[in-house]
Amino acid sequence: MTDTAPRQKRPPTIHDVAAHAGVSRGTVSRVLQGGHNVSPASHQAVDAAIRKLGYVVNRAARSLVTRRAGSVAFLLSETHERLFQDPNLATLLRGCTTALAAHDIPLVLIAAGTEAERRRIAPYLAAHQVDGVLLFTSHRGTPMIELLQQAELPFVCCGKPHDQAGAVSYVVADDREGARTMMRHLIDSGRRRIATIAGPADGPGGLERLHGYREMLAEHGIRYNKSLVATGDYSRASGESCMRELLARVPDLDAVFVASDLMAEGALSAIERAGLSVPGDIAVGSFDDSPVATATNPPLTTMRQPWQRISDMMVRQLLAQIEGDGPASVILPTELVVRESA
Amino acid sequence: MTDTAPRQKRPPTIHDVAAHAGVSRGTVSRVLQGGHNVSPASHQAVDAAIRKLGYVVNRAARSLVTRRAGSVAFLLSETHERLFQDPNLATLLRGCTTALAAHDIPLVLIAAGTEAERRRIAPYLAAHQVDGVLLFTSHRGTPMIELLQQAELPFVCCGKPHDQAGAVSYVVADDREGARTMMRHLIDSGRRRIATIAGPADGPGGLERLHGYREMLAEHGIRYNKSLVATGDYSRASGESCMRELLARVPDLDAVFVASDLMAEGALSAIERAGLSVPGDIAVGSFDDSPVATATNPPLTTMRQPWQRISDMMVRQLLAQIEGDGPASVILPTELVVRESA
DNA sequence: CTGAAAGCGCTTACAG
DNA sequence: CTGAAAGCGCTTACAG
Repeated sequence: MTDTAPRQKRPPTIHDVAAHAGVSRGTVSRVLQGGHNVSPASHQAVDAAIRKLGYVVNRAARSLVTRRAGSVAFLLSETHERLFQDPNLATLLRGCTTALAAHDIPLVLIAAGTEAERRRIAPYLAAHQVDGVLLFTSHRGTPMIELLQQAELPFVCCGKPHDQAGAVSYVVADDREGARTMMRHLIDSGRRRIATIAGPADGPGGLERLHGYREMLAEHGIRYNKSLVATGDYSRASGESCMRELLARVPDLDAVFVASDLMAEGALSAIERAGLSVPGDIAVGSFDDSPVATATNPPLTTMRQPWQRISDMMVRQLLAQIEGDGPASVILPTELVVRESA
Repeated sequence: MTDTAPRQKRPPTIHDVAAHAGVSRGTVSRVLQGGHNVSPASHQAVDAAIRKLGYVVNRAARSLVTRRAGSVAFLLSETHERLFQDPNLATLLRGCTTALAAHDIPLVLIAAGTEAERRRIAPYLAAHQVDGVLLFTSHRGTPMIELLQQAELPFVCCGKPHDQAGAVSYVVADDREGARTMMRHLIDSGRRRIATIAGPADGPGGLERLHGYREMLAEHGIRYNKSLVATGDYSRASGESCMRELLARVPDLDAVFVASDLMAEGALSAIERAGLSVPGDIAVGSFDDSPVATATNPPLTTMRQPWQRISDMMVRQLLAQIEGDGPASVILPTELVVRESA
């Protein structure tokens, strides 16, 4: 067992490539930067040398001179429970990793769920150890935002942050329009006593989806009834208890618009337990089109969130800001996916 | 809008700290490395200067000379579906991030779910852009392992990899002993026609938990009955269908050992749908003690996986290997958590 | 289009 | 215990 074993065969450097290609190191570097101001012949020679030697740029060396970390952070400003429950977060994480990989930019995961963690990462961020930050917003997101602004670090939120001073970049699905679309679908199929299980008001999409619900009711001359509204926390369990509550309050409701698939799964259970059928007695429309949507019985009619596009846009916006662009907000449409529950 | 805005106020360097403290840069560096061979007076002066200036080490510069990336990768060698479904993966990811943060080591997330992705990251890994890798193993893990071995990059697996040539570091929960404990609990409470819903044979813990099930049956003189065994894929839906199948085959079974909480949640639905009660008619014991375990009705009696310890040990093993240690395997005990389902 | 050279911010023998 | 100095592997004006 050789301890502290030194790596013998040092990886090739730009110097080796230059020697192999018969050019200067400057020229190799220029090829690495995109090949501007390089003759085709030199370009080819360098490319060949790179391939031959299996050269990979040393990021630390590059980073030192460019003053760019060359990486981007994904801030987990969520508690563990939330992290576990939210299938969308996993999807987003995956999507961002992939989108960044296309630009050859590593994604650094940073935990910022507790106050202690936030204190710890503040200097890291302030020192620009990453070039930018992807932020999964929530009610807990706000303290992070201030920190990032002070650090003058580019960032983009997933979801619109609340009570935010100044212009902040974010990417969201069109929650209100999505809610309206689902409500239209429910109303068009003849439902009139439509309940809703909303998400927390300070959470992503919570208020907007509720607004969409109320707007559509109003536009169809259906009176808004407070008893038909319950608020969950996006968990399956909360969906189930909310549904039970709604059923107790308004036994003859004929539809429910649920703000997430996970809660809808819970609602389905409560409805079944009450001896009612879906969609026969009650139509269930939900939001997300996460993998659970097809695992339930019956499969869920739901609004598809464009997660792929959301990740892509978040990454694109962030990279643009790193290049000097100002903040921007992007709103992406959702899509009605009709299955069997409504 | 200043584009490509240069950061004006450059962050302080070791040079500034040295000037402030009235010592040489070498001495500052020594303090940064732990303060060996530094007089208490110098040490204090440097500490004060660091605090005063808000100095944070430039990792790129350090990395360039130490020839260490200073970061560690978490390889997501999973498909998206799997990633979404597995609450344990999120827990593990969180745990590893936190454990590494204590050592001031950033965790880089790398997607290696597809063949294309694996091809892409191979040079990155071979060039040692990270110092080591945390690997969430599965049947798909094997190609990654070979790649890592060729790159001579330290790595540790979560779960014991299958068909692996050579010594490989891994950390696992004691799946077999955990299964035995749960089975003992079921048998001690008088159950005799005990079914099981196993995980995939090539997945983490799949076979081991099934072995534990069979062993315990044998040790209590209960005959093994193939009809009492079903194999799911760790998803809620598969748990439900497996349970339905088992009930159809052996209507009078009086207990079921399910290899994950998520599948147990599905099993619970199937049992309820069959008009049977838990634990009255059928006792349900599961595995994980993930957040779902307390969200079901009734709450699950389950084997707690020591995720916190698993993450900690994975990180510890990896850091030791980076320092030159040889590979090692760690097996951690699970713990029976009795709730209401058994 | 190209090369020579300076410099990014650290660490680490080497002398003392 | 400490300082001066070399060097890690790149990029980027600067001349030509």
